[in-house]
Amino acid sequence: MTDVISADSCTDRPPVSTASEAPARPAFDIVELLFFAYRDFVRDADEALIAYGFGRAHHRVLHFVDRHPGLRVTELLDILKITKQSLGRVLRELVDKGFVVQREGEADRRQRLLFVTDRGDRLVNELHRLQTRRVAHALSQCSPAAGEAVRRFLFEMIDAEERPKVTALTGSTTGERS
Amino acid sequence: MTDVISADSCTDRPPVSTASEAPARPAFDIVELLFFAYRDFVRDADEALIAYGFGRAHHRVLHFVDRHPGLRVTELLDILKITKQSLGRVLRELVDKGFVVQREGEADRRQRLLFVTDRGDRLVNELHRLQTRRVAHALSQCSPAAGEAVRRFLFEMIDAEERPKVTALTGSTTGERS
DNA sequence: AAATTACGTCAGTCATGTTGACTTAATTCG
DNA sequence: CGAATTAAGTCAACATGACTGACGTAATTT
Repeated sequence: MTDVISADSCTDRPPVSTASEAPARPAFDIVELLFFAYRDFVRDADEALIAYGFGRAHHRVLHFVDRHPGLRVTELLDILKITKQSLGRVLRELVDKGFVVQREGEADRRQRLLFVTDRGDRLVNELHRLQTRRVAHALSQCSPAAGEAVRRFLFEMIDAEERPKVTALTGSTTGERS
Repeated sequence: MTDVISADSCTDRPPVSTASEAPARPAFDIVELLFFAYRDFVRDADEALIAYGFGRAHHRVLHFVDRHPGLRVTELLDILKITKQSLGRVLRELVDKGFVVQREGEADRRQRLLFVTDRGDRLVNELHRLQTRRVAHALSQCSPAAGEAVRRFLFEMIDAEERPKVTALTGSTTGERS
């Protein structure tokens, strides 16, 4: 609403990067900006989730199950980097309230493949709209090429050994089985 | 250690942005990348903090007090967006263990201005080194102009009404009093 | 047949956040 | 000057989301 003109608050920033290649100084304020950006970024969804009795953890599960239908529990644990017990609680709540369903794997009947229900899909879309709106605004204030730069930067911020997994996840929406 | 060549895992990413201006699709994977990037970004410091019996909350306090010596408690609360009670606990621990000191304000003796001790400075530098290393690596994989794009993007991700405050914080290291 | 895997669950703990109520001391305002 | 406000601290109770450790069960692999 109030983001029509935000030029004055971002043009008067000090020219921090004086040298062309030196990565010592620039990293300093990016660390801080990352904190502020993430702080506000997650708050959008957090507030919307209260109405459903859910928290951030539920959102993350919903998001990844929505984007990767048929996700296995083990895969989800590896994505979220949390313990089985932590996931167990939020997953049970999501299933109990009808936002996620579990189906037995066809090839391997031990697996409980995860899918969002219609209700789950509606919620995840609502949350997603909030977050993409913020990202879209931020991108709109940057150069057209900035989107790719940001994507590349964030990707390289990820642990080296995790990057191939992320590529596999974001690369294929269908979700391959091992 | 293993980040010498990570080219293959980041060049084979799909060209998501086909249109030049449409911000609908690109935002999608940035949301996800932001999660992964932040997940790994904070883990660096989190693991180092265990040895001191501290957590992420202590790190945030240390960071902002270090960068803005003489910070008032009220200002810190507004930066962190947490309650007085939450801050109280971590601040007391930091003071008890000798990482932060509080000095009475000269102009206003109700204020308890915050400063890091030498010990606090050493810890914050250690943590900072971990985080800037990651950021510097990520920047090194991007074009020289990407740093400014990333900074701009992150800044615009912050709530509009918070941006002036962030500008004031990152702009002046000295920390002005009201 | 034994070992491993996928998943679930019980029980206890910890870190970090929250509300609400209240105190103390210092400053500001009428 | 006296009242109201502000800065900071504190007690208590509670919620969330994470953790460890120990087990159980069914299905698959070896």
